[in-house]
Amino acid sequence: MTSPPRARRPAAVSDAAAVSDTAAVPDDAVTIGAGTIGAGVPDTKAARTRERVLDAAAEVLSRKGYAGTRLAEIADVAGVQAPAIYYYYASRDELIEEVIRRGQERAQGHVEAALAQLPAGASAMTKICAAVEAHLRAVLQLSDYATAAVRNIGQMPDEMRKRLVAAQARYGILWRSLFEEARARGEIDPDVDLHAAQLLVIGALNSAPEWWNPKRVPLEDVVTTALTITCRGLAVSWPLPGTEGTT
Amino acid sequence: MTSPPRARRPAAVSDAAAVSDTAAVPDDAVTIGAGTIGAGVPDTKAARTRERVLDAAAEVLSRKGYAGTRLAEIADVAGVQAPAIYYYYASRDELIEEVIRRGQERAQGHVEAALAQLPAGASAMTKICAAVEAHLRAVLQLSDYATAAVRNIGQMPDEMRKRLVAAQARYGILWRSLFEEARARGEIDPDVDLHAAQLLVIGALNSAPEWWNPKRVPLEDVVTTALTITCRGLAVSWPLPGTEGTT
DNA sequence: GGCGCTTTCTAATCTAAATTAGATTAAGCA
DNA sequence: TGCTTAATCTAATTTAGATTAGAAAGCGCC
Repeated sequence: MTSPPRARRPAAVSDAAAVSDTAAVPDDAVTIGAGTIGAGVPDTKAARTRERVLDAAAEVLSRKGYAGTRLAEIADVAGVQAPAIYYYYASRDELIEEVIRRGQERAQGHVEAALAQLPAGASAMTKICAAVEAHLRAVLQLSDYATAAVRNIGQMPDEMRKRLVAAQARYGILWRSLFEEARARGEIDPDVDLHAAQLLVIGALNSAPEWWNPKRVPLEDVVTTALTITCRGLAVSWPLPGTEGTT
Repeated sequence: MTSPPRARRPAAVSDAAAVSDTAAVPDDAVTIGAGTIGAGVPDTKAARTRERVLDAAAEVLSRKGYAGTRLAEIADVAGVQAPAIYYYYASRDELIEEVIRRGQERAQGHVEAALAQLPAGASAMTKICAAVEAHLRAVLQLSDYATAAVRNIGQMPDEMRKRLVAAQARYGILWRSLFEEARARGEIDPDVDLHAAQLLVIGALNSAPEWWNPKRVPLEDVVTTALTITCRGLAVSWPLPGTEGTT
């Protein structure tokens, strides 16, 4: 498919980053808002335009979904004509894939940074709480990239999804290890299935961008609520309800 | 554009049902699996084909998402040529909208039925548990309709979404009233924001179809896990046996 | 004060998919 | 058995949107 991708295309700054999975976005590159120029990216006009297109794509993608995303709309948001996009990206899919990949990297980087700040002896449940909070803040605050990632895996062409899911494996493993550590230390209720619990929790967090409205519930309240529910829900210290109503 | 929608189109059986919101799907119509012919639908060949097309649409929609859904694929799954769909539905969007509407109705009907079976004096938290279980079972077992509904609101054309969200209002109110009752009775932790909690819980449940794999975690384990986490996560503590209704 | 590179534009082209037209087959029924 | 309506098909038509071609505009540099 990838015949020499157009002589005129400039060395795409993040072709490398898009493939490498060792180079997580450095902490200082994780910021709130729109254009985050990663470390090492030359700040030329072209690089900025490229970034602007990427930001626009993230915005549209998070709003319209994979198949509903139009290049024309992206171009419009970026303040450019549609064909200009091809100067930076070989195809619509390449652009979209980079957005999602970056979203994943950012969320993961944010969570890892939060975990790294915990004191050495933190309990497993404390770590889970920190991860929950960081992930939630990532999808709610960290620009549209994380949202785009979260809302669109699952509706993309198989090939692309496969690659993206593979790229995300490390993040899944991170979460799993948190849960396994908690279970090993007896901090998680024996009735909960670890895998189901992990995905339910992440699912709850990922749903937040769909409904959260800062005017209705302040961010901090959402965070508190999520922390309260998930961490207490997982923990072992409360008795289960009787069999009432649960058949 | 909606000039008389084609003389030849037969009286679409559920044109009425698709609009009425009083006529919730009757309990006996809520079944597991594919084609559920609602009460009062004549069982003619045409009605069956129409239903088959609807089922196919639900299946494709739940898998590919709104914009990724192709009439050709629906037709293929239904064992029919694409244009035949227009004999039953005026447009792609009309078909899709009916799928989602039915999905909403089914989930809601399922939850309401579960609540109706609870003993009169059930605690508010017991009701929430019942609703959680019923909703989860609906999205995991109740054919593709509920899944299609859950996964696609949020990516459809604005007009359509508006209508569907409006149609769903009653369901939202049902949940809210459950949460409000629990709070009024002091059964919910004062730290949790009611609105955020409600949507986090529903978000967690709605995420299940994205990842659940019956081979990996049995359905019953998912249900148990969800119940454990959500109900204990919300509760301030569990009412002791026998204290229900003594508020 | 023109030259070549970079960046972006306008104006096609190409393609997939919804929708329509009209023909064709199946089914009840006089 | 022929006639009318129902149900479905095949073969256009249309449209939206990605992609390509190739021209122009900006810009550093001699």
